[in-house]
Amino acid sequence: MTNNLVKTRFAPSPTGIMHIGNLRSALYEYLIAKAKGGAFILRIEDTDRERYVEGAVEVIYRTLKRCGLNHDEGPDIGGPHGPYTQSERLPFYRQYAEELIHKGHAYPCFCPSTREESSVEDEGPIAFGYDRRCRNIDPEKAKLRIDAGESYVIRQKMPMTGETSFTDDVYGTITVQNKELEDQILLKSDGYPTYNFANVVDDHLMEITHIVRGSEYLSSTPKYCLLYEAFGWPIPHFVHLPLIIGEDGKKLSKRHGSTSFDDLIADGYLAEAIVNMIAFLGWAPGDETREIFSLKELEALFHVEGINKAPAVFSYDKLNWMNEQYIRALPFHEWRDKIKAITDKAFGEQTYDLDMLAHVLQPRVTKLSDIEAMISFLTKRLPLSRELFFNKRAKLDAEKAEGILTALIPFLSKVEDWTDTVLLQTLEEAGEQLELKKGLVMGALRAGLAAQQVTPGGAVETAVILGQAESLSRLDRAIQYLREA
RNA sequence: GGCCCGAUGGUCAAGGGGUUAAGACAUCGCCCUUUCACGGCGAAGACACGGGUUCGAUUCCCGUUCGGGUCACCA
Repeated sequence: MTNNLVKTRFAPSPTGIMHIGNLRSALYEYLIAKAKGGAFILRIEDTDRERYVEGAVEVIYRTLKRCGLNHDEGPDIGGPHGPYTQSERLPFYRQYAEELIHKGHAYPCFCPSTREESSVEDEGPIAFGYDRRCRNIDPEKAKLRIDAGESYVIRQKMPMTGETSFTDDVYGTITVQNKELEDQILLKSDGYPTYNFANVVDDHLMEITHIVRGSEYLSSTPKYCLLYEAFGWPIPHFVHLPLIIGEDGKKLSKRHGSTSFDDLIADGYLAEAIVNMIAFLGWAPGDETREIFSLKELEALFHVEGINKAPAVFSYDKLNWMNEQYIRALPFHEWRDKIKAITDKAFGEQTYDLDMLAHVLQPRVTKLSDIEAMISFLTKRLPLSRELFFNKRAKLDAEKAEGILTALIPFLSKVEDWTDTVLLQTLEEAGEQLELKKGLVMGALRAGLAAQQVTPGGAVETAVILGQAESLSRLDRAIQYLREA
């Protein structure tokens, strides 16, 4: 902390999943740094060897990149404080843990990890957690046991009296009684540090000025402060973020639906929409009422004061709306490319008018994943279903619609040139000759189109897509089905 | 259960001692449209409760209730 540059870090553990909550932490960390022209660094916290997941680090890189959260230092690009992967920093942690022992703020502990139960007998000074049995162990004896190869951990020696308080940039000043704090483990018996310890050491060494993380860490922060004090290090800013919860008020989990970035992408959401969405979960710009912002705009807008304290419910409804906003605002060629990727797969050799399809789809799609179902009627030919011959607006019932369609077919089959003008003219003539109102003719047609797609959910709207919008000339495909139906 | 944190419509939220308490999503209605959408306009809907402080509390303080977090050799 040799200067006043803001420096934040995203410190995920490589689990293979980028949870929405993690992503939001990364976003806010990025934003807090960039809003002040600071640096954002990436550090991989892989100190749990049992949880190692192959390829998990790639998920992190890929997600950050896709969201535009580019880091200034990290395992992949290096930096002045590397290495940036904790499993490669083991000597640091041991060195600092031993320094703490020498300073009297930590001690080796030989108690087996399975012995927690015995502390329930409440003989010790505290009635919870570890009973501090090894707290005053003789250093000489300890050294002997360590040299003999006995398994041990290093624990932090918490003060027995007094209180510790710190000021969080979001939650304000928080105070806890020191007797509430457990003598937590700093270095595990396998030589790896615990999260709590590695975090403090690395954040200091990497000169992090603002520790931004979820509020689930709020209650362990006093232990961090004690660690900083024991080392004689300056205490950084703490910025705890409100949790993201599900619609039932419970922690967001699988049963709420998609909760990871990859899930959301697979669901058809745009990365930009996801970023915009989570930016507004627990934060608001203040007097500004607009809600659609690019990452660049957010960088200029973001401020810690706007962060809320209460947990925020993740709303898929709102995400849907945001996604629609982003889809509609997409430059046409970009949108068409997305459609092409999907139709190529769905249609294979079949010909279709890509521009038309993209054009008609753009104002109608909520999620990319909806598209396949929306256009599937183009390749599937399903039998007409009488239930679908119903149109409230045109006062049609199944009986009537079927009659009109049947009457219409001779007219349509004469059409050679499928252009807007010709088609509309044909329908108009047919309407006149059959003495039907225009609305009824179109209504029946629509019902007919709808009948091509009998899959549940959105059948009608999908069928109508090709039949409507500006390019009526492309009705041909659908109407050919009708002619034969 | 102990400790910590929180509470403005169903959801995200602005605001803050005196306001008709913004806006967005969702919902409903109307308009536009040959239909579905898009779009436009509008409606309904909130300061958890009880005590203080104050001329005046949704806003400040205390309590209650409710909600969340945390109590690992996980992060």
